[in-house]
Amino acid sequence: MANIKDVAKAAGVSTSTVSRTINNSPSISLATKERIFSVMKELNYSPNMIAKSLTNNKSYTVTLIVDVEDEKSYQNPFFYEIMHGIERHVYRKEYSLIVANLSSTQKNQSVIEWLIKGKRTDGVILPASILSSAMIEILRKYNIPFVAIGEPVGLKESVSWVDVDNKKGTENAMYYLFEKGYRNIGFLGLNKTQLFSRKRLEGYKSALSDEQHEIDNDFIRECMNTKKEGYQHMIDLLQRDHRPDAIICADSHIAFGAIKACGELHLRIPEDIGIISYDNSQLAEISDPEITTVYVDVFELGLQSAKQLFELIEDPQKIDQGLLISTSIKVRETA
Amino acid sequence: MANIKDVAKAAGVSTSTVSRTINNSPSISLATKERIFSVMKELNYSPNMIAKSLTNNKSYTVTLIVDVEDEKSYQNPFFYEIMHGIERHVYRKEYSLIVANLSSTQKNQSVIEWLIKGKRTDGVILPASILSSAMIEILRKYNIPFVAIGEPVGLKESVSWVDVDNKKGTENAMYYLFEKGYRNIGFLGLNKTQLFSRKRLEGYKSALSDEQHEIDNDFIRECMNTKKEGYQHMIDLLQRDHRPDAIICADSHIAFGAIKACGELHLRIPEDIGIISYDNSQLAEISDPEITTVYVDVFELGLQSAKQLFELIEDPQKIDQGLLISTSIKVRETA
DNA sequence: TTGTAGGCGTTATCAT
DNA sequence: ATGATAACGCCTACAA
Repeated sequence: MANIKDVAKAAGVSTSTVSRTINNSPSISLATKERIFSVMKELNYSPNMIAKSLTNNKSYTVTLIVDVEDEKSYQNPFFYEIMHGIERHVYRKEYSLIVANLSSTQKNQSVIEWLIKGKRTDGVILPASILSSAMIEILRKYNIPFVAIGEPVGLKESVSWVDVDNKKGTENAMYYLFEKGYRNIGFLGLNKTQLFSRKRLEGYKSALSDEQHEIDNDFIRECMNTKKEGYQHMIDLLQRDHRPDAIICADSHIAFGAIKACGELHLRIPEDIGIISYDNSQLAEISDPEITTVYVDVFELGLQSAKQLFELIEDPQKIDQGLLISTSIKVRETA
Repeated sequence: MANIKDVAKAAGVSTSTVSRTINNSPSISLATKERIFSVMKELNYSPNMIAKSLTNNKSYTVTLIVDVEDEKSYQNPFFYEIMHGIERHVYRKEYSLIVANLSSTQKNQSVIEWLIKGKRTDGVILPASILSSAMIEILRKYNIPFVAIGEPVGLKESVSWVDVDNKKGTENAMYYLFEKGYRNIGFLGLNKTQLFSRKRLEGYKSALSDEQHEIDNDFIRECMNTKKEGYQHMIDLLQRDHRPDAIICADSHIAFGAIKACGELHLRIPEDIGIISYDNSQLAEISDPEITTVYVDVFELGLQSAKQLFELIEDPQKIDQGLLISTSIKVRETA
């Protein structure tokens, strides 16, 4: 394959001139520039990124770390779309995207360290769940910019992150339900160990107090993201004297269980009971009735994380920031 | 960061000696070898892969091409796991994995060509659906080994590929149903334009003739992978005089529709009607009853594709081959 | 506006 | 068993 020397020779100029036209330096006459471009086309020349990397000390590569062991994590069903969003921005920047699993260890070090030390990556996007202080220390030590997907919690350091606005999302769901006439709304699926879940609960509570409703703690149920637990709690809730007329489910699996419970108790959806869950379109659309959800634009989430990363790469002085992606209500059949 | 020269200096040897110990050449005395290793540890040295790439003319990188526009493709729900399998093998080889979307074009060329010409990749894994002759021509022209996910169809060239053994999978599902006492089995979800679908039908037919059953063409239904169409065809099938007592669904969405139809006609599953679909565990497990499926080990699919790719990378003379991954029956509640 | 030359970090060849 | 040196393809002072 042709290299810069071949082009230079064929165009009758020096390699510097070719290099300059490639990187469109202003000080090249139009004539030579055009000649060089035509020669490049003729020889089917493309700059060798590896050589470029070596001189510029950049890899032109960005890494997305995934944590496959954590398959139950809330982000997982969205993962593919997040990656898609990241991918879009990364290739626009003419970088390429490396994907690596956290646990793909090489000789006792984390992949991240391996990639960094081998100069294979200029920046990292990684789930907040794995962003320990130790991890941050490594990243900082080698001066590698990074962005977390999800708001990190319990960290002394300030870092860049992107997350879904879970609080607002739930508030909006609540307002939507109020608007539709529902008055006694419950919250199913609290998981205190997860920030996003607590945020959703916050939104639930703040919407209630905004609307001057009292908070009935029995309407707030902690449960796992499973159909089974959703079903059990729903049955229990519906058999109370004072039963809810609408439910916000933290997850679509829970919503499936809730719908089943309603069916068994002969309650019509959405007439007797309204249900809104968080988005997993595949599940929401196959459900019968189809589930109305808080829609999360995960593609955008990925895209924004990549944008933030490049801002950091291009300006290392740039200060870290957090960004919340807003949600919308995707109306289907359950509310 | 320390480089090979620093190590050499600190160890009192030449860079060649250091290079040799890194690549464990046999002709290095144990003493120096040990000294060098300890110095490397001390200086926190790691070889710069970019420099290594430049000299060796290898990128130590492999690319997975995804076709995001083709979201409805049968492979898509599996994509994450395929990637996981690929990732595992790639990092074992101490390569890194680039992911790129087919349509991430750079200046009128495909990403693939862009990556190749920039010397960013040593091999490519890509869905058979995008493996056109033009694509192959490019890959061959630059001598880049590649492996298709899915058996390519209508290609003159012989290529390496890995696919699921759809025919055998369906045969096994049929034998399982026979064993359970089902006798009149239908096939829902044929899509003549897709090889995998035709293969599944082949398996259906071959199992029938093996067991000396006649093929009733009305038991074979062409339909889209949607709940709605699955429902309609199932209703229609069940209202015939001679109705099936079991159904193989080409997809879980179809199975959802079929289950709904059974419910409406008050047929019990699995007593009156048995159902087996192809695996999408998320859907299969959330269904009520849970769907018995043909389980496809997509992780293995990815792993094998990566293995094949590396065989090609390591031995360019290696001849192309096709590989079929076998399936198993995941018994749940519908059969 | 263009050319010359040295350097980026490694490996391979040829010596010793 | 080890060392010196050129080469990989590009970029960037510095010079002209």
